Amino acid sequence: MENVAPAVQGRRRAGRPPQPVLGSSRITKAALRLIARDGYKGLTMSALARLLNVAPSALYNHVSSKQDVLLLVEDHLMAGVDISGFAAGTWQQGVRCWAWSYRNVFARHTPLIPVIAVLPVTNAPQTVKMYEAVTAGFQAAGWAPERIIDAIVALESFIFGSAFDVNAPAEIFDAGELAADAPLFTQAVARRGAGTGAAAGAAAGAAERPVSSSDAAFGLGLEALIDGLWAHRTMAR
Amino acid sequence: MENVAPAVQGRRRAGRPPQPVLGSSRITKAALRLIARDGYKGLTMSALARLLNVAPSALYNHVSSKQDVLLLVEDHLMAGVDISGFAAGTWQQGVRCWAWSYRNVFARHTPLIPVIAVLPVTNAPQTVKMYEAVTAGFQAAGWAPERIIDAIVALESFIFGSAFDVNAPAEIFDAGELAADAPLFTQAVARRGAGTGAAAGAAAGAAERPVSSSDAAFGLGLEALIDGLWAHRTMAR
DNA sequence: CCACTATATGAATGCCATTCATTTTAGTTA
DNA sequence: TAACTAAAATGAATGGCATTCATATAGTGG
Repeated sequence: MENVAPAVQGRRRAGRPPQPVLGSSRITKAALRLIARDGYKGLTMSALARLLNVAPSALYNHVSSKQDVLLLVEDHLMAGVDISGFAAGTWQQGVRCWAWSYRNVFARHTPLIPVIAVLPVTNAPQTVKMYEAVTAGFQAAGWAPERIIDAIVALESFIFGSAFDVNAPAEIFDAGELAADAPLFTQAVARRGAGTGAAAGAAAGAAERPVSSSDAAFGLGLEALIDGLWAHRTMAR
Repeated sequence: MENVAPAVQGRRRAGRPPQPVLGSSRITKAALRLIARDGYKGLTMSALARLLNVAPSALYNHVSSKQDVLLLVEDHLMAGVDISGFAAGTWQQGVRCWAWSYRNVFARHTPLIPVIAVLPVTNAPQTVKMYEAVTAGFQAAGWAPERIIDAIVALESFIFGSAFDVNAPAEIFDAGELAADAPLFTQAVARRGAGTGAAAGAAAGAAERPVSSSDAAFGLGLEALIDGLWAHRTMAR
């Protein structure tokens, strides 16, 4: 028979290959490369298969749906969230460090947020690891155990919402023809960030001048949340 | 010729109809009915056309894309956000009332959030009207004009993130087999909300016992944000 | 009255996730 | 070692999706 040896870069024969071609790790990395190159609209099962030099249907031996792929990506990204501040400094510094890095990571991956926010953390080891470190930081700071999760959820909600805001265009608050009906709002938009000085923390928790509107809003809200939550850390509900 | 009069409920002939069949308002209402019945996965251009007794392509004479339909829906919903608290009470009461209703409205419409958070408010009159009322409330309370928008964006980010949380299943923090690796986190999840009493505001701003975990987290975060932001209302950045 | 524009139909297009029958190979067990 | 089972690939469907285009008809402004 012909076709005894496969062509160098040619099509694979059908059937289980001698060496494994796919696997969760390879799928995750390919998905990340695809997202980096083409964004989330470019992340299709066909494109993923093409990049892995595989038929689309082969992916379904390793993931049960595209949602599964998103889960893999999400958990991989969680490892990039900085939890080191909880061990190193005060609770406030730990939260600042964690929240800025968390937002910055997912600002480039907002399509994952509707998935993360609603899917159980089961089988997401990096995610669980992150929550464990954050919980430890809260406990060490003397938080009442029954309020820790609520506080984390509140911070996370703010972080997720803020990640969307990073991708908003500069003119998002341009009322256009409706400006005449909203004079106060239009004026406030025009004067946004006119002041100087620095109260908002930057990426590593240092006090720097925010470089963008979304940074300013995030810094303001985060400092407000840190102060406000701290005041409630032991009060009864 | 036959077919002089159209059948009672039969197919319309091709060509412009004597009376207008579609229009932004009718499309918006049909979309809302569809969402209420089948959720956002049921909101397809085909289903919309079917409900309106029209061919799918006819919709494109009134909207330029499905995103346009989502915009129409979004702006319609904004009218349901309660801004009356800003005129009636203190700034704190106004924000509470607004934030709870805003979250409650969009908790049932989370697929809109990625759209809202990123699309300009131009041609969204209800949305602009809402922002105008909120801005007025901030100004009346003595906020520095250059910080108002940042504060609103911070609150809105928290609201959007919290809207997702409403739809999270109860077992979202169940670590499953990973529980052994995250003892502190697992314990905190188990003890979540074990306390009693009430500090969190409920829907209308009254101090009631939160009925769900997401209500508790939202109440805690909102009160923290209100306190923390108020402290920063005039400080220089 | 005539050209133009608005608005409908219906048929196509191309992309997408997913499924299924089939094939080949890797382990596991007798 | 032979036989059986499970894993993992191919390639050809399937059905749904948003969107486009050619065509037909009706109101409107010159």
